[in-house]
Amino acid sequence: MKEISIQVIKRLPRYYRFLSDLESQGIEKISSTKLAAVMSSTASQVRQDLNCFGGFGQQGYGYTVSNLKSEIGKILGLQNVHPAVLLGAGNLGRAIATHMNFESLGFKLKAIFEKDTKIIGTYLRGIKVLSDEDIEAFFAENEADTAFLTLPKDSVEPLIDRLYALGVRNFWNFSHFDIAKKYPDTVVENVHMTDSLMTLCYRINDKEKQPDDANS
Amino acid sequence: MKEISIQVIKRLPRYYRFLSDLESQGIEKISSTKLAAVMSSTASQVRQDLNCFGGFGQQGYGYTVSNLKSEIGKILGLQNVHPAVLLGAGNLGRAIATHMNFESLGFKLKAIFEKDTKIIGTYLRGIKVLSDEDIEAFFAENEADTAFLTLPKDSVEPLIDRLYALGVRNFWNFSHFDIAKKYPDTVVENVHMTDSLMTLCYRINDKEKQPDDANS
DNA sequence: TGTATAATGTTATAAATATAACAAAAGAAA
DNA sequence: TTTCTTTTGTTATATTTATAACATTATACA
Repeated sequence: MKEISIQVIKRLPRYYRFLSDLESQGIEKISSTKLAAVMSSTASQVRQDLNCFGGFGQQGYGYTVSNLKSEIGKILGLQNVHPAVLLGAGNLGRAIATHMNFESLGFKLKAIFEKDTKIIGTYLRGIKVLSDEDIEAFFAENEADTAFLTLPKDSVEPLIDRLYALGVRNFWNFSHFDIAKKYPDTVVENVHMTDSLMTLCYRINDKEKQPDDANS
Repeated sequence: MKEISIQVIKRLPRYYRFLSDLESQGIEKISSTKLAAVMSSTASQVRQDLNCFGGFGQQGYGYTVSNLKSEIGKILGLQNVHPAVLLGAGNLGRAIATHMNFESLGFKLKAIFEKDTKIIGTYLRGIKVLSDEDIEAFFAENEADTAFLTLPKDSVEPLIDRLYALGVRNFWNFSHFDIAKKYPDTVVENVHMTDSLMTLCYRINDKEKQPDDANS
């Protein structure tokens, strides 16, 4: 069994989203060519990506939207219910807690921890925000394999140490602390907004430098 | 002048962050080998990346941290002041508005627009939240080339149309609407949190499937 | 029932990216 | 001053990734 490249994996959520759109539009079948068009990709790449996991289409017909969506969902493991805790109930933490539909993304939010006493005790999505100090008490009676970290870099390392000691190995990390370097046996997905904004800045300048590349 | 690949560009913010850390630790010089270690990269890649833009090091010595940081800052264009508007002052918009240090990232937040009348009129970082309806009035007296979109997908398309009509060409987009497909002459940097979380889900499952790859 | 068409699955090629190798240059020490 | 060490800048190679080509298979229609 050949290793699936990270580039393919990162495209799977986009396939899944587009297929969800198509499904809600009532479209029943789709060809690799049309799927490539919505993905801004090529038919070849679509077929190669999908065939990493199996032959989901039918020659001469194409792919059944609902079936392909469901298969990609299975590949991503969205039917899972990874119990997770959220560290940080500031604006970002609250945005994550209220907006993300964890149940359809393979996770279940079990607890929220926060340092700020003004926020502790409030409710988010029916979950009471607990104090940072209660983490160990929570894990004594509950399980969680995943943590979502929406905290500034400086305060995050001791918390990661504690979570790691409690068995948490999966991290959705919005901080700049390099978890994977300290704990190589973890799975870490980073969301670095400042990096993203710097990249935007570069690309704006780059475009302005080459104002007219229609004829390149 | 050869085209710089997007992979190189996406590494620049990380170099910049690590160099900032080194600088604040009082470290004055760094070799490509050591920089590669903190980047979890290779010395070859570090040198090739940097040499896309010029020879910033000295043979036999290495790179001067402050100089290299400053050069990468210039490459990224962080000294710019792109005037920007924020669309959406929900939890995510507030998180962005309060946490991001736009001034050191090449942007200047000029205005915030929101639909929810309960939020309109409140202040974020000293900026009064205005109504969506006031966008055109604002642009009549102010300029902005960039928009940060922290809104759900369904409400975003008409707003993008209006912003595009007003001359906005750069988008930091947290929604799932595909701006670049509709307006190919824009620069769009997407932050797709649900995609990121799905990727995490896949990688957790993948790791659990292959529990022991220490001997691979 | 047979043939034409459409579109996949798969193999082969091209392009892009990362790694390795090495020569050149600067600084340190003898 | 000369040599040795360090480490860059750059060229060459290997690997990975994306694209293109093609043979196969299912469906639709005559």
